[in-house]
Amino acid sequence: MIVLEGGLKQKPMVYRIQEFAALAGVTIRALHHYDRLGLLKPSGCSNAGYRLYRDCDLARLEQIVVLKFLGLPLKQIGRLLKRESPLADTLRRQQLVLAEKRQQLDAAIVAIAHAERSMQSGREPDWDAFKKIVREIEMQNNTEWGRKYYSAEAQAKLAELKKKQPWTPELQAQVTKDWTTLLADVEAALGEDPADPKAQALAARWRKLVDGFTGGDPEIQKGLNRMWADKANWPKGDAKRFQINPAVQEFIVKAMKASS
Amino acid sequence: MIVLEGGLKQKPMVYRIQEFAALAGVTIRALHHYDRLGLLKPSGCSNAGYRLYRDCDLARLEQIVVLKFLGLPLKQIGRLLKRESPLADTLRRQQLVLAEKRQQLDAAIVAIAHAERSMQSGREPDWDAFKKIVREIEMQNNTEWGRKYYSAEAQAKLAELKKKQPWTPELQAQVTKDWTTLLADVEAALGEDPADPKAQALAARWRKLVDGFTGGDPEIQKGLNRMWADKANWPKGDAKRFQINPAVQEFIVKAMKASS
DNA sequence: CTTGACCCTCACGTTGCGTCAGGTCCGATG
DNA sequence: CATCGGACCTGACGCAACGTGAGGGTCAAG
Repeated sequence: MIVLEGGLKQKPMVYRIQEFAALAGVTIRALHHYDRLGLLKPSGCSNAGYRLYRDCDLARLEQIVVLKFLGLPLKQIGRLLKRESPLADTLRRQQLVLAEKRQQLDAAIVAIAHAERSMQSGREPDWDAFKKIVREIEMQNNTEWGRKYYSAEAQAKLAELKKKQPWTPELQAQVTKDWTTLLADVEAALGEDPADPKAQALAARWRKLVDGFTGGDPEIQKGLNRMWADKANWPKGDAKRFQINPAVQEFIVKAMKASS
Repeated sequence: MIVLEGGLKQKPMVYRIQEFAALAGVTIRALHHYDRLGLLKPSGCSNAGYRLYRDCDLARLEQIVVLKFLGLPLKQIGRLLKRESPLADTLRRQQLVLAEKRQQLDAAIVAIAHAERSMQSGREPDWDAFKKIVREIEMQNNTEWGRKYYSAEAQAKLAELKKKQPWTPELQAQVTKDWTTLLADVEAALGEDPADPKAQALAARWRKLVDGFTGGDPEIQKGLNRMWADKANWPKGDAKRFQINPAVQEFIVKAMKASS
C-alpha cells in the first residue's frame, strides 16, 4: 500500500527517494544503483541516512534517463556527465549503432512475416530460407565493423565480389585452413633469406590468398591495408582470432619487397 | 593459432566441437552452453568425453540460431524444440514484441538526429525537448501492454483523451495519492452497510476517479473491466503496484449495485 | 509502546555467453 | 618412449542493469 507524503515544503523542495523516483519515472532500486555507481549522488542526506534529492538532482536524473533511452550504457553516461568524453561524438557513434540494430530488427520482423506465410500452407516453416536470411545479415554485420576502412569505391567493389562469390561457411572453413597452413609454413621458413625462391613461393601463395579476398582490386587492397594498420582498435573478439606472429608478418613484407 | 582438422571421414560425418561451431557460425562456448541447458546435446561422445556432433545436430543448431536471431530467449527456444509450445503463437507474439522494440529504436534515432541539429547552433542540446519525447514513448509503452483489452473504438477514444489531458508525472502523483487515500478510507469503512450514505459517498468518489481515466466513456469502461478481470496475467512488475484488498473491491462492487 | 509506511544496506538472481584456470587426450616428433 | 603442441574437458567468475527479498533502523500516529 502506497501512501504518498503530501507535505509540500515549498522552500528548499527536498524529496525523499520514493517521491523523487515517481517524479522521474524510475524505480527506487534504480536510484540506489545510480548512487552506488556514482552516476547520481543525492545532494542531501537526512541524519537517519535517508537520501534527499533536490531539483538540481532531478535535472541530472532526467539527463541520465534520456541518455539511457538512447541506448547508452551507464558507464558512458557517467563519462558524459563528467564531461570526460564529448557528447557530440558519442551521439554520432550511437546513431550508427542504433541504425545497425534497426536493420537487424527489420530483418527479424521480415523473417517472421515470411515464416508465417510459409507456415500457413505447410505445417513446418521453411528453415532453409531463414538460414540464408540469417547468414546474410550476420555476414553483413561482420563486414559492417570494418566498413570504415574502405573507400566508397572499394565498398561497392566488395559488394559486387560478394555477389559473384557468396561467403558460405564451407568457403570460410577452406580459407581459414589455407591461411593457417600458410602461416605455419612461413613460420617454419623464418630462417631463410626473404629473397630465396622458397620464400618467394610463400609470398606468392600469400598474394594469391589475399587476392582471393580483394579480387586483385587495388582499392580494396588499400582498404585492407588501412584495416590491418589499425589492428590495435579492432573489436577484441575478432582481434584474437586473427593473431599473427609479428616475425611472420615482417618476413612476408620483406619477401614481397624483394620480389618487386 | 588455429589448426583445423582436415580429415574428411565421409561415412558417418562426425564433427568435433571446433569444426561444428565453425560450420554453424557459433562459438564453442555457446555449444557448451546449449549443451548444459539441454538445448542441444551432441548426439555422440568419444570415449575421452569429447562432444561429437552429426548432421542431425547441425539441423537442430541451425533452428536454434534462427530462433535466437528472432530475439527469442533460449528457454522458449527449448520449449519450441520440444514441441511444448506452439511455434505459430510464439512467432505472432514475438512479432508484436519486435514491432514495439522497433518503435523505440526509431524514436531514439529520431531523438539523436534532433539532438545533433539542436547542438550545431548552441553548445548544449535541448534536454527539455527530449524529456518530452522520452516520456511520450515510455507512456506509450505503459499503455501498450494493456492495449489488447480495449476495443478499437475504446483505443481511439483513449488516444483523444490523452491529447486533451497529457499524462504528466505530476498528474500521476496526484491520481496515485487520490487512489491511495480513497482505498484507505474504504478499508476503514468495511464494516458499514454498502447502502449507507457514507458508503455511497465513497462509491461516488470511486466513480469520479474512474471517470477521470475513462472520461465517462462506456467503451473505455468495458475495456477497463476486461483488464481488471484478467489481473492474474498482468506483467508482474505492474501487478504488484496495483495490489488491492479483495474485501475493498467487493465492498465497492456492492455499494455500486446498491446505488443503481 | 506499538503499528505501519518508509528508509537503509547487503546480497543473490537474471541472460547469454566471454574468459580464464587447471587438467586430460591425442597425434606427431625428437 | 617421452614429450610437445593443439584440441578438448569441467568448473567458476565476470558483465549490464537492475529485480527481489532478507534483516533491520526511523518516524509519526494511535
